[in-house]
Amino acid sequence: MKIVKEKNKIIIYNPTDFNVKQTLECGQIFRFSIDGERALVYSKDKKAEIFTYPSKIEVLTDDVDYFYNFFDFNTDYSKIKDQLKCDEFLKKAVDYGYGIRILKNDLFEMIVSFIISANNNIGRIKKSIEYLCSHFGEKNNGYYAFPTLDELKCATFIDYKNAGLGYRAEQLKETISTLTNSDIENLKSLNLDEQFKFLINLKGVGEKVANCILLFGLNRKDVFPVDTWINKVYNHLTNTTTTNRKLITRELTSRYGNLSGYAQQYFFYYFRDNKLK
DNA sequence: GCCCAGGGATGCG
DNA sequence: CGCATCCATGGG
Repeated sequence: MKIVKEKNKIIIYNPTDFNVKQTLECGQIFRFSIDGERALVYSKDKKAEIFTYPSKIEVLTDDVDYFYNFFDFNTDYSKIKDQLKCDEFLKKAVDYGYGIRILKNDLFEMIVSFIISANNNIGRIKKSIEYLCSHFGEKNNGYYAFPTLDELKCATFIDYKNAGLGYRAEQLKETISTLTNSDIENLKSLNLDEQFKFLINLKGVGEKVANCILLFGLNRKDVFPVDTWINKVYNHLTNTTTTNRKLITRELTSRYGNLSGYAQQYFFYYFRDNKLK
């Protein structure tokens, strides 16, 4: 795999460690669309258009530096996959999702998105987020940016209900009202323990959502978010029927260490895509 | 009608 | 701490 950066384009030749569909559909991002070989991806106030060809992928965007970092093109995923494939549980999952990359998405966007994600399904999460963007985000060049914190502070409880948030409306309203821009900026320089404690004190953020925010918004790969699918994965692999997510989180984080975040994504995509139990 | 979805808050022991 | 129960809502 070779990556070339041009003025308004990133070209990935022989993309052995990047697949657009896998990367977008593994549950880490909610603002995207795929239409055949063409995909649109949105992050914060930015947009990229991606074309997949037989032996190359092209990422077209006005902000090449942002999306080069966004897709984590500085990281060599072949080394990570080699390490993970030594684990007997993971081999199939890594081969199946060979082109997954963990996105470096916007922290505030991840906080809001994963509060909405709790006990929800991806289709409805996408609709709710689109509603917030189209009603509170800035419009540029025919698409809506993700709303800023200050823009969302204008949203009312009724607005969140209209966005389809259900009982998460009150939680998100409370979190938005207490958050400040400096909170969000300061979070980035804290250690893992401090980051976790701050996040879990936000309304609507429990252990799983906090770990998703850490993984996708703060680039922490040493956390293992356990949702309903990872719960199934754990019971499948260990031949158990537990629902104790704290225990599952402890055991999987301890097993995969600094590679926990990667392992989690390969497991999630493989099991969910194949509807395994 | 039931079950599920990238769970969290609350209360109880 | 661990555990049970309740919580909106749309789709299968």
